[in-house]
Amino acid sequence: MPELPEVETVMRGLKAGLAGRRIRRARAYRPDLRFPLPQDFAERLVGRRILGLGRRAKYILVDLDDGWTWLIHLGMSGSLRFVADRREKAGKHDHVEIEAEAGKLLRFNDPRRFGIMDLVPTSDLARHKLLKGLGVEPLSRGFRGQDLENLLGGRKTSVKAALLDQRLIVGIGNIYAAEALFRAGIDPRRKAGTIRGEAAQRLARAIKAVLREAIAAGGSSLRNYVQADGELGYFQHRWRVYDREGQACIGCDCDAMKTGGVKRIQQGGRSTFYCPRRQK
DNA sequence: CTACCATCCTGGTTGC
DNA sequence: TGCAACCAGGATGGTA
Repeated sequence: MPELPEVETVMRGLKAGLAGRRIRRARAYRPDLRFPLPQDFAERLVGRRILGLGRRAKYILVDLDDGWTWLIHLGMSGSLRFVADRREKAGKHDHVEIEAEAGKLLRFNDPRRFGIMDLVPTSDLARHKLLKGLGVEPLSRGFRGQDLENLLGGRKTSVKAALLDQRLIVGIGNIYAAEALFRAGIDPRRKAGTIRGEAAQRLARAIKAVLREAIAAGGSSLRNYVQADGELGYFQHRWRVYDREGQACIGCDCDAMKTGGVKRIQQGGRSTFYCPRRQK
């Protein structure tokens, strides 16, 4: 569910409430999410001070004062929220909770249980099984048109599928892939390896722009995504093609309705939305 | 190595 | 209203 902007937003919310605070209490309501939780998971969190929080790809990294990092992935349906009223009971899909100093009670809710949590020695983070193969951060300076061209070079898969491949570029999911390709005017069905030169530059810039705008909007909220403080993101109101099948694309001057508006196709088992007039 | 597909799980929506 | 089918923001692991 959550893509880079949502994960970044949640991480910032957690940072505001947790950085520098000690974990007083921790509880796991079940032994596993997508994978088994580490042995003695909750016990190992209790008493730790949270030194800082960060993000790598779609993972939230919580650095603890014992040299370990708490790794969190929200999967498709995971959310982390501070509970305003401490009397509120944990629900069916609340799987993990921690209580930090200053009365901050945080719950991890994940109906589909595709989420992941692990404890990793901070010094070994880059070698962790789930992190070691990850590609470039799209908002970093190491990601420009030429870098993108190099990553896509020689690939015969569609550019849409390549954007979702976390081994190449991290953080982009189904929504922002569609939005970035639309802004760059690139047909999602094009072979990745054909995106070169000016097109690669347009696409790299579109990716950065859409991710930055989405972060500024607090991410996109649909279904159960909310920020750590319970607020909704509002970037879903700025989608230009995603989830707009048959409707006009936003902000492109093609007369979309003459051709039936935004098209929806299946790529790799997932929906892709695009404007056939603008995206070549 | 690349590419494609099924799979994990639950809940909301759609269509008969 | 009931019920079945289908769909969903992710990512892995297997197969070809």
